Amino acid sequence: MNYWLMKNEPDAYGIDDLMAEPDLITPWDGIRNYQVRNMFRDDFKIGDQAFFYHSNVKEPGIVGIMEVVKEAYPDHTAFDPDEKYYDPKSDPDNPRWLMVDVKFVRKLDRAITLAELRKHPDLADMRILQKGNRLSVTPVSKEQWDFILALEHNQPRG
DNA sequence: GCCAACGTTGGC
DNA sequence: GCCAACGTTGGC
Repeated sequence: MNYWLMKNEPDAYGIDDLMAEPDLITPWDGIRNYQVRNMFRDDFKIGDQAFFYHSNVKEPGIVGIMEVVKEAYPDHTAFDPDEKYYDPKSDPDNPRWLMVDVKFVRKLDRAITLAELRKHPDLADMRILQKGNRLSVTPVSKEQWDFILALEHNQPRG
C-alpha cells in the first residue's frame, strides 16, 4: 500500500466539497503534469491512503484523509473545450491525461499546517517540503504518514 | 500582490 | 536539440 499527499485549492474543491458528495467519492481530475500522470498510471492502487492538503490559503496544510477507490483511467475533462483544463492535444483514442477516484475517509481533528510540518526534522525529506516542489500529488513514506498522524492529537509546537 | 522556481513551448 | 520566453504554482 502506498501513501500520498494530494493538494487542492479549497476555493476550487476542498475537503468539505468531498464530504458533500453523495457517495463521498470524487474523480481527481484536471491533472496536467506528466510526473503526476505517471504516478497515477504506475503507482496508484486501490486502497492507497492519501492526505487531502489545502493549498493557496492563509494556512496551507493537511486537513483530511482519503482512500483510492479507482485506479487510473482517462481524464475526459481534457476532451471538452468548455472545461477549464481542456487540452486539445489529448486524443480520446490515446488519452494524454489520467485521473483516479478518491473517497473521503475522515477529516483530521485539527489541520496540520505546512508551517508545522516544517518544524519536524523527521519530515525534512517530505517531497512537499522540498524547495521548488511544484507537484500537486507527492508520495509520502509510511514513516512520514505515521509521524504526521501522531501529531494530530498533540498540540502544535510553537 | 510579489516573486522564486519550475515545466512547457516554440523559434532557430 | 538548445534555450529564451512565457505561464503556472503556491508560499509568503
